[in-house]
Amino acid sequence: MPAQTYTISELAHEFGVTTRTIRFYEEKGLVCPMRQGQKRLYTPADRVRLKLILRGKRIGMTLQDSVELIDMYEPQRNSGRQLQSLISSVAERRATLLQQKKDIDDMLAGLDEVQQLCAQALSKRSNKRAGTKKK
Amino acid sequence: MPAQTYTISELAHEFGVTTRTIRFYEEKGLVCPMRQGQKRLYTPADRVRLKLILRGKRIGMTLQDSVELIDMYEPQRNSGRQLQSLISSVAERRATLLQQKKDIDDMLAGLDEVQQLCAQALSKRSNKRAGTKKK
DNA sequence: CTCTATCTTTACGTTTACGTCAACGTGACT
DNA sequence: AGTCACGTTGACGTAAACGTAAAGATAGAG
Repeated sequence: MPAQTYTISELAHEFGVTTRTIRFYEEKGLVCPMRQGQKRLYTPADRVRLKLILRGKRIGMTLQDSVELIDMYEPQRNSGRQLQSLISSVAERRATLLQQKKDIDDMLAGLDEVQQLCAQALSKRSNKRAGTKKK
Repeated sequence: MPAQTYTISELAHEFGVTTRTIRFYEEKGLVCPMRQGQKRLYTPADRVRLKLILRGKRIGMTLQDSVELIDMYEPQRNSGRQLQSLISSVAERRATLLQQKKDIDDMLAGLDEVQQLCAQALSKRSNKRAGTKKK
């Protein structure tokens, strides 16, 4: 038995999701916690899986996508897998991640511009209030 | 009338979505193309809006989120808006974008590791085939 | 004028990712 | 024994983002 375990509500609270969400992930086979009686007990490994799934969600991956990505890290499960297909999967994922990263950078640049405009509008306003003359 | 216009299927093809998707966006008020008779005609501005919406989708934003983000760039529409609320919206968006960027970087790092392992596995294999002795 | 391609509206269906009860079990207090 | 707090299993509901099929308008080619 693992030294540390978590209850479902502990994890739910830590990750800011509902217990329903975590049970739903179990229905979908994304995690399979131990049982103590009928209660679920999560190991640190389960916790990490959850964390990775939620990380995937944050950038818009489906739960299925997250699982596939996580499974790439598991050496033992990879034994049954074609090395070549794994390699190409990695390449694909990397490509979409890079695209996403570019999208994000573009958006951040856009936000910078908006912020500039806001700052200008604010300074003009305060100039008005203070009766300062603009250049 | 704008110099250049696009039909719905032109845009659908360019962006790799169906015409249904574009009409759905119109139902939701995300775009409102002109009409020539009853057929839709899209201006370059409409095209940009679509492009930005799809960019948002790629990083997991909802359509509503995309619209709100796009509206930040529109100076005229901002006239009716509270400057302070716009500023805080910008700050929020930036925060989640940075989080997403970090998530992506973490995943990319993970993929790098996987790729390393793959490369090792491959080289060992080719050593076997060639009868090369390993160090 | 017919045919074909491309558009239109209307409407119901589908997938994903949960929310929201309801009804019940279980251990710990008091 | 009663009553919380927390857990459990169904089962139905829902919002978002389209898919898909039906039925008709319209314009150009032959």
